[in-house]
Amino acid sequence: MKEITSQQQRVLDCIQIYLNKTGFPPTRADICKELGFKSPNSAETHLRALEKKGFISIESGASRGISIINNQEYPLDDNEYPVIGLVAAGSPTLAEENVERTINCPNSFFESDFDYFLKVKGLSMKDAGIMEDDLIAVKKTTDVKNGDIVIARLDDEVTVKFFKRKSPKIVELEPANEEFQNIVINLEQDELYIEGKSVGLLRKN
Amino acid sequence: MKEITSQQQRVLDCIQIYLNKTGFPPTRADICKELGFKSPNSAETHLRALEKKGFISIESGASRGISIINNQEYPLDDNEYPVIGLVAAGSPTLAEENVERTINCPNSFFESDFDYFLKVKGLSMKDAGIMEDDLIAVKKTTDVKNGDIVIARLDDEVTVKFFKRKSPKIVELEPANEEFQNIVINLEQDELYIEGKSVGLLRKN
DNA sequence: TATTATACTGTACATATATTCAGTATTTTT
DNA sequence: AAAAATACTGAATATATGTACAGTATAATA
Repeated sequence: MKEITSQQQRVLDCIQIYLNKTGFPPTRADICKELGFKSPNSAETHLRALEKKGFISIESGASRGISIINNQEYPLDDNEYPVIGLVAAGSPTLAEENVERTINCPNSFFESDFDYFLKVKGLSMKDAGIMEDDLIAVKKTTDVKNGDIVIARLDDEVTVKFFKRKSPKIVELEPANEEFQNIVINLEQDELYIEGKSVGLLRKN
Repeated sequence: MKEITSQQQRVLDCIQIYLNKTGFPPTRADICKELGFKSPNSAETHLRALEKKGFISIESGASRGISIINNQEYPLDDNEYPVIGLVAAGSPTLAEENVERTINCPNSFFESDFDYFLKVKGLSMKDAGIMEDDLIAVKKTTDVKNGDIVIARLDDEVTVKFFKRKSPKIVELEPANEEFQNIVINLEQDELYIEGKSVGLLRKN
């Protein structure tokens, strides 16, 4: 993070104050009005400087498309856990575009610590009491035991299943719904990536 | 605060998710894109309805001038919520002897506020994803609708079931497990006391 | 010393956006 | 049975807004 000038700080403060007051970011004209500039380009150049230095991001073309970048060591507050949608193709990473929202939750809420909430799609685990749109508290780990509910990635497909090791080379992913089939994986042929395991569940209704 | 319709809820959620993702509110067109509407006026009318009902405010003429109104009197505070065991005989009161322990949890953790956690015994609601030892977040109220999951007391027996009003005098308590029978209650003969309803669920594993 | 960054004014314009009007249809309320 | 609310499509438009271009001036940097 480069150094900020006093004028740029004023502009940054102005954005934050405007956000707190209205709930949405200011336009160039709003900033000019607040800080006494007479040309929208004054605000524009400051915004570009702030963007270049990493204090804000600007969505090109969008009106009021300014957002202040939370510049902390750890992007997610101790107690703010991201909720990630279970997308059929692609991994549930913590990339911004996958984070639907965050939930404030004590760190020690479940037996084990955890990393994020995964929003469940489908009913393949319904007999284990995991329903559509439930939020699974996921601990990122590859250390899983037989019977654990794991979040696994197979060919870019992410799935939640019981983990069963049949032999050193054979793993079965077992659903909890008789309408679904076991997935048998030969580790020598297929690639299996364990994202993590379930340490809890949250449902809002 | 008036009642919100399901579509209006979708629009409200859409605004919140967009805000979390981008840092600024959506345009009418953004909402249409997210929810599949084909006319910006679809978003407009929903926004006006949400404004009229007090869920959002709209700054006239301003682009993206939407802000979600924090309609909660009480601050976002943590609280120690008691965990109460579901004892076969006797009511789940907040009497000390029934409190197994407490759980620290933000007040606004579930959609609605709630009063205590109820620890579930048995599998009568398993097809609704409620398993043994799950913790149901219970809001104490007698205002329950058809389809709500209610905590009901019948002859000193406490049970968790779906609530179905069949007629002004007949209520059915419906399990979510084919091995269990519906409980039919004639309100003129039997006494039914509704302790509250489920507003969420918590599982630790 | 030349270059770059900072810090502005002022004008102009394409387009992003809110908003109105005209319809259609269904459901809910009065 | 009439009125109001809900839930949309589709087109049109005034204006709100981002952004580029043309300048001026000073301070910091290479």
